[in-house]
Amino acid sequence: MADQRSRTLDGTTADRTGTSADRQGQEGQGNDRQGSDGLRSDARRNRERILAAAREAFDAQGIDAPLTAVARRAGVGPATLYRHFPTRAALVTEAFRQQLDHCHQLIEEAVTDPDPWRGLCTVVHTMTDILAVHRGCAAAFHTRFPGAVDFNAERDRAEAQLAELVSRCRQAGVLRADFDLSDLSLLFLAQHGVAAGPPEVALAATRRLVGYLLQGFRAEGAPPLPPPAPLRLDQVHGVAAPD
Amino acid sequence: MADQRSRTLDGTTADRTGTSADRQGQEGQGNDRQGSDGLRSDARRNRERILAAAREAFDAQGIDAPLTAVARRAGVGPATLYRHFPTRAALVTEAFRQQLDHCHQLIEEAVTDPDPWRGLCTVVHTMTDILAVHRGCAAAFHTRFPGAVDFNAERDRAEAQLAELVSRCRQAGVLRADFDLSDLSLLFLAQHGVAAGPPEVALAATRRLVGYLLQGFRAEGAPPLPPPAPLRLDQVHGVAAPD
DNA sequence: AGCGAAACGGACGACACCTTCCGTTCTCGT
DNA sequence: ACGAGAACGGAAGGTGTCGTCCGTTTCGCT
Repeated sequence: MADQRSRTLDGTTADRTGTSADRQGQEGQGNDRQGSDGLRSDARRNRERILAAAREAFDAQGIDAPLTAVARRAGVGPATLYRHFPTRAALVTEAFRQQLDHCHQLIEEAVTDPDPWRGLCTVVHTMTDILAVHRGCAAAFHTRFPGAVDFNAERDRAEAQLAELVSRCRQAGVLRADFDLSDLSLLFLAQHGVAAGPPEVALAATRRLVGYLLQGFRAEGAPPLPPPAPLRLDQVHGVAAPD
Repeated sequence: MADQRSRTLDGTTADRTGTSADRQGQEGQGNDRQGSDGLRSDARRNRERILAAAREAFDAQGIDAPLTAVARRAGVGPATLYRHFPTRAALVTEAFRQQLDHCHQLIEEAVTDPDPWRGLCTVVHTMTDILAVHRGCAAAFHTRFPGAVDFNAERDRAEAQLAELVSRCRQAGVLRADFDLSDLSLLFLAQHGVAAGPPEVALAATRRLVGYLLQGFRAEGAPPLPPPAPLRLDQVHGVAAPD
């Protein structure tokens, strides 16, 4: 990547509206005049306000909430919002990066759990609880943005780790033989369908549904019924892609 | 097997275009000169064209497809569409009345099945298949329109019949003891979440999910895990109600 | 054929949201 | 304190959908 100085604003994202990786890293070279992230104090304050407002608005009104409303809620003008986040995808991604990072961390931990089934259950329960309560986060989770390469990369990584976890579960014999990795995606999508109501309802519905499904995934009773052919993962991706 | 009663329904439903069919208050003059539905031939033709176009558009673009697009697809002007269907709800309701009637008929038959479990499975499988393929129909199914009294009444009736069926299943001991009627709604909502993709994918995902869930509903293995408290039905209704 | 009324559809105003322009305000290093 | 320029936000242009008005066309009865 070329030099990413916040030089030309029309170049927009040049001032790193994106990645989370560099916190106190290497950007001190050229100008450390302002904060460690190279933003002026008022800019940084507005950025946080916008993100908080976006979380509220997206959770309340869905991921399609008008950006004007987000800006108003944040107490900034529309232009400021667009300056920080040139696209809706950028805003959504950043707004829920914390929760999504949390999810990824969960997966990271679960994959090292000596009891793979416990690890899997923990991941699923925790993640679905989060998704149930934060509608916007759920939308971000289920939406695959064409441009956001790093975001998608994280997703793929998480998926690979889940695959590893599932594989270990199957080896341990706790998952039914015909379980497929895509069944996990199925679970998350199903949860999404069940979580359309107000948060409390969404949470209750989610927990009951997940209870049924995790039960169904177990080898234990592994009774007759074989569900039809599993989906391919790429079929289940990006089902709610914008545009 | 099913007699073809549903065929007669699409003809009988054309009595009223909607709740506010009174334009000029010129009723009561008893002019039944035109067809039995009181519509002129071109009006009836356009009405059918609009309904067909609506089904296509709603299935393809979702229930929020612009009405202008529906009108264009039908080859009529926007005014004609609004004249026949004053609100979006009226159009959606009429467009999918046939499929919804089919669903109701299915339930009607299943409730008399001597084997209640088979009846329940048939209903669930058939309905979810329909909902998977017809996105607009699914939206109509999951949306509770404030004004459409008759439509909601049918829904309630179907629900009561399903309750009866479930009750018989539980008495027969084929449903786990802690099964709740709302779990059926849960299933339909979950299916909705899984069916966002293209039809083939939606169908495959639906069938697999329903396989898992019906399996989970059975008393047979009825293994340890008790899902959390069930939802109240009214909580699960109208989750996607339009403004 | 002719007439009255029903039905049609192009066009229009209203509205919400998106996105950018540009003059103004504020920050930060000197 | 001061100046350069980064950042701000009001306002305006653009787009798409809604819902309706009104002159024109088509139907069906006599």
